[in-house]
Parts: sequence; C-alpha cells; structure tokens
Amino acid sequence: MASYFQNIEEKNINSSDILSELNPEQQEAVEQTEGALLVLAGAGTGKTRVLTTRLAHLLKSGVAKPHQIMAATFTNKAAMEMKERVSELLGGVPIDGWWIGTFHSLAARMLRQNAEKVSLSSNFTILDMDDQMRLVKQIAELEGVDTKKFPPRLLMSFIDNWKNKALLPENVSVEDAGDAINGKMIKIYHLYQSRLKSINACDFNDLLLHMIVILKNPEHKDVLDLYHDQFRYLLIDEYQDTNTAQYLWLRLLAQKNKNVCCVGDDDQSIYGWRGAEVENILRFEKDFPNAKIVRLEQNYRSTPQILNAANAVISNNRNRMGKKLWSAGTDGEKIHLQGVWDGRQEAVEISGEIEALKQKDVSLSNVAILVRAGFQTREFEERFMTIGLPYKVIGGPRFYERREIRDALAYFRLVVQPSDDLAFERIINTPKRGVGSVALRQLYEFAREHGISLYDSCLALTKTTNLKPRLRATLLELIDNFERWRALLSEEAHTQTAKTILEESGYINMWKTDKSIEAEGRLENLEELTGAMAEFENMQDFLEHVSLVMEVQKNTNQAMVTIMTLHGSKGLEFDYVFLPGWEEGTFPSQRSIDEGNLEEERRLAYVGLTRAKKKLHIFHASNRLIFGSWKQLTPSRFIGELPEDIVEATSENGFYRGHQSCSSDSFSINQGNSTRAVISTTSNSFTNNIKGSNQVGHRVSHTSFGSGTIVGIEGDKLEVKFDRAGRKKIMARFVEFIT
DNA sequence: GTACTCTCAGTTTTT
DNA sequence: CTGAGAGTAC
Repeated sequence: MASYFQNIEEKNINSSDILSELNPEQQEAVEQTEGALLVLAGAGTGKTRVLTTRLAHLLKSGVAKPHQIMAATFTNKAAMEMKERVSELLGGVPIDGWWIGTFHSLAARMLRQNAEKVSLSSNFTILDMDDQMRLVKQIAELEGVDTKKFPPRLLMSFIDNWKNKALLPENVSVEDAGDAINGKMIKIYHLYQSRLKSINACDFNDLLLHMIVILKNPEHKDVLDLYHDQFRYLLIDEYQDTNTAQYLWLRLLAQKNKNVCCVGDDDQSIYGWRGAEVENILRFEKDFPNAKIVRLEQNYRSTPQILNAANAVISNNRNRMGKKLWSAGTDGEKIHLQGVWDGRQEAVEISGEIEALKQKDVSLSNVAILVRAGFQTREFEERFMTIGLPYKVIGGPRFYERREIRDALAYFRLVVQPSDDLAFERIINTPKRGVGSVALRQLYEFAREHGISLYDSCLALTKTTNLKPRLRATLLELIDNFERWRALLSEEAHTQTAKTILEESGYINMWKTDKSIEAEGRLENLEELTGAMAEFENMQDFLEHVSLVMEVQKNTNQAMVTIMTLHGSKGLEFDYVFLPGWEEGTFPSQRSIDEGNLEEERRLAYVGLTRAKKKLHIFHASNRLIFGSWKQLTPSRFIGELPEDIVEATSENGFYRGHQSCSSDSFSINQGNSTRAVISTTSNSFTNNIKGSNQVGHRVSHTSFGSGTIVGIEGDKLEVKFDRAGRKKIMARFVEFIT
C-alpha cells in the first residue's frame, strides 16, 4: 500500500491545482477533511465532482492513504468515473485495489474476507434475480403455496423489502408480515435464507446484510476494530438513495472516526420503491452532531429556461428540503412541447428533430431520449432502425441475462462451485442429454434426504445401481467432465478452460446445429463472453464481476443517440434531451397515480428535465397501443406545471394546441360479429398498422382489429370487413365505419 | 422425454 | 401483442 502513497508524492501536482477549478462553496466542501460533512446539492452543481476532488485532496494533502478511504456509489458507471477522475487528478496514478466501488461490490469484498463468520465459504456465489426467483418458487411450492396466486415476484418482493430494511427472518415481526401469503411468508423467508447457505450463496442484499450481522456481533468486535482502523474516511455519493441496510452498514463503519462525507439531493430521490429512505439525509445531523452542511445551488449545466422549468415542476412537491437552482447564464432556447397523434408519430417527429440536429453537425452522442419505462424504447428502436440512425439502448436486454450467457455461466459456476444447485439444474439437461424432470426429481429427493447438493447426489447415486443404466452412464460422463474441467482450471488459462467447457459439454454444438435465426448471434455472444473473461485473473474473479456488473462494456467509436430510462439517466447530462410519453398513465405511471406516489414521480420528472444542457423537447401522444389495444391519453399533469412563458408548443395535424387536453377523437365500435371499416391509405400513422396488399378479396391484418378481407377500394380508401367485432377504440379521423 | 399448441397474464423504475 | 407455463400428442 505504501507504494501508492509514494506514487502520489512523486507526481508533481499541487493541492491548489486540484482545487483551482472549483467555486468557493465547492472548495469549502473539499477542504474540510475532518468530521462529518453533508453536501446538499441540486442537479448540475458538480456534487460528484466535489466528492471526487475531495478524495484526491485527502490523498494529495497526505491526510490519508488510498486504502484508508472508502468511496461508495450506486452504479458501476459512477464508480468507474470516479476512479478515472481521481487517477487523473493525481497525475495518472494506478487506482487498482482502492476501495472505490458500488455498495454491493464493496460489501462483497468485505464479506469474502469474513464469509466463514456467517457460515459461508469465501468463494460463495452471488445469485442474480433469475436464480432468486427460481429458488423462492421452489420453496413456495414445497410449502404448498399456490405460485399462480402468489407469483415468485411477489414473494421475492416481500423478502427484498425486509432485507432493504435490514430485517432478518427472526426479526420480522408478525405485524410486519401481516397475513402475507396466508401467514407463510416469514417461514418462506427463513427457508430461503437457509437454502442460500446450504448452496453457499448470497443474494444482492445479503452482501450488506451479512456484513451488518458480523459488524454488529460483539463476538467479532475484532472485525469492526480492524475496519475502523483501516477506513479513516468514508465518501458516499447519492446519499438520498441509501436504504436502511446501506445506512446501517455505513454508520457501523463510520462510528469511530466519524469522517464521513455524503453528497445528495433530496429532490433526486427516485428509488423509494427499492427501499431508499430520504430520511437518511434528514437524519444526518442527528447521527453526527457536529456535522457541517454545505449547500450547492449554482447550476453549471443547463440554460436558465431549463432550470426554470425544473424548479417550477419540483416546487409542486410539498415534502422537500427546499432549494432553488440558479445559473449565471442568460442565453437559451425555449422548451419545445409537442403533442402527437400516437407513439409511432412521436418516434417519427423525434427522429426528424434528431436528423435536423445532425445536419447542424451536432454529435449524436450529445443527444438522449429518456423514457419512463423500458417498453417505450421499442417504438424508437424500430424507427431508428428503419431510417438508419445510430442509437444505443442502455439497460435494455442485458448481456448477462441472455439465455446462452446464463447457460455458459452456469457451467462455469458449477465447475468453480459444485454445490451450486441452481446452476446444476440449469445445465443438467442443456444441451439435451436425456436427463429430464423425472431424473431430476430422483436426484432432488436423494439430495434432500441426505442434506447434500445435487452434484454430490449425482456423485453418490452413480456409485449405486439405483439409476437406470443409461442415465447412470450419462451422469458418470458428466461428472467425469466436470472433475476434469475443475482440474484444468488450476493448470491452464481460465479462458482456455472456458472454451473447452463449452466445446466438450456440447453446448457450442447445440447452437451450431440450431437452425433458428438467433443461433448465430448466440454463438457470437459466447465468443464475446470468453473474450470479456480475459480481463480477469481467474474464473472466480470473473464470476464475481458478472454478478455485480450486469453490463458489458462495448467500446465503439461511432456517435450514437442514447435511449434509456429516466432512472438510468441520473448523474448524466446531454446537450439535447427528448422526453417522450408525458401523458397521464405513462408518466406519471398508472401505478404511481393509483398508489398516490406522485411526489417521487415528480422528482423523476425533475431528474429528466435537469439532464439537458441546451435544449429540451417534451412530447405527449393522444393515443397509445397498450397491450395490443388502443388507449386514449391526456397530457401529463407535469406539462401543466411548466411555466407557459418558457414553453413553445407546436402540434402536427392540428389536433392539439396549447396546454389543454386533447379532444376526444375516437369512438368505440362494436357491431355484432364483424366490423366494416373504411381506411384511408394516405394516412401513414394509421395504415402502417395494416399489413397486406391492397386488392379486393385479399386478406389484411390490423394491429387493433385483427384480420379481415378487403371488400372495396376507392381512391385512397380501403373498405375492409374485419372478421370479428372491433372492441378497441380507434381514431375516427382516419377511419369511418359503415353502418 | 420431447415438440407442439393453447391460454393467460402482464408494463414501472435496478444494484 | 408477446412470453411463459401448462397441457396434449407423439
């Protein structure tokens, strides 16, 4: 560790150089190195920068050595950026091994050092959501719970909520559990936890939870003492997003030295549903009586118009600490507000705007589309694909969640960790080798009876004659393979072994012989997987990375439009930001309206608005296809909260003007057992929903009506007789119904 | 044990 | 509309 310190000394950088770029308030926050400090800062005020600079300053001024500082962030991206920036500030020192990372990765690292204290071994597996669901489902079924009525998702959400609050099964009060799942939920939680231990695994929340248990246990006071001695300084980003478990963990670590620096913004608290407690920010002064609070309100990111809009919207929230962002800038364009007919037109208009920006030599990497929910990205993807506009969807279907990747990982996991029953189950019959549900049940029963893992059951049963000869031979071969692969792992490069495993298990071949279109892509993904592995020293490290970092870094130099959720956009900024789908039910989402959780939703709007540096475009559609049926929508209440004088509203097709909700341009149809409709073929936003040729007698299908037959053509109008009664609402503007 | 067809429920947001 | 899971026929 001393070598890091020397490196920093050798670099010829002054403390004052580090600080020179900051304003007085920011400097104050950076320079106070002793005691507790809360930086309350609005969007775009450089709060993360303060945190990063403070870290560099602690090192540069010689107050601390790298391993004495722990910096926690919520996303891997934020952690990586912090590392890069710190390294840069210190003149390019290597930052490997420093305690900068996400809450989960830091806790995981600690837990590996202490796993045996919660009866795990240090090579425990970290389960992903899919594994968690399958596990809880199995348990529920064994307990006779109807998993149709109580889906695993729901069961898991009970457990997650308790874990977010740092409640162990024995601490969940009966009142807390209520009569959840007929009073069985606590028992399921108990069983879930013991099952995790028996397969030597943790879920995400356990990483923190186990550490809290250890640090709180007087028997392990030595562990707490050790960390107290080591971590002299704690730095926490996005403090408003901490849940109770994270809060307790931090407090345990901080209680001796009390050198804590948190930065946060109560207006950007958007993770309440994940257990985040904004109260943690409010409680800060109580937890650390001499805490100093620095407020940052000068925004360096956005134009006055954008700030104005953000301030206006967020001021409708009652429950906030209150702060008002200001900017020294004066120039800026009005906010562009546009109503469109439907989701398709929304995509068309936005792609048009982006093309226009491109004409003006704006780099596409400065443009983002921020949506409320993942499904909204689809319409844009289709449009961008059609017109060939480069784009990337962040947080879409994730690399490590793809089927082939999860299968491959299950093989690797089982090699490293034979007790991983979930991995075993996943690959035992993939590729198909005649070990179906019957065989699996037999293994299961044996495993339960003897309290051992499925792999060990395999091992034991193949030594007996209890299995059918064919099955026995198959399993023997498989075990033999696994033992060999495990041995290989310590002999040769892990990337080589990985390839061998996929090859010899027949997995690669399974996709090579698959005739479906995706097969080729899957093989490419597998290549990419083994490629990504090379960056890690061994298989164990790689698997850890995979479970904590779901995203794979794709380095591409092409500038692309970013499409992502509002949640994913926190902490980022773009020159041009498009905010589609500002309708009641879309944003704010129906769920948050139903649950009366509009303040968090409004904070989300605030986050979205404040991502923009130069210009904001807000869109809302009158009609949207939801679950395959058309729904009419009214503009979001948040639109009404924008100050009129900074908004420039435009509309296409003349069906929407200004801030009022759009008129009812639709009606429902239901005429016996079939529907006849005349459809205008010149209206592209409607006829794009029709598939088929335009000749009398030909069949067509419509996204809303289903299929029908063309009975007449006149000019640009088609008369179609649909097979069944239309039960959907349709736009009267483009369709007339024949009575 | 596998492959195909049918029904039904589901859309927030994520480490 | 789509995907998962169940049910059915080989």
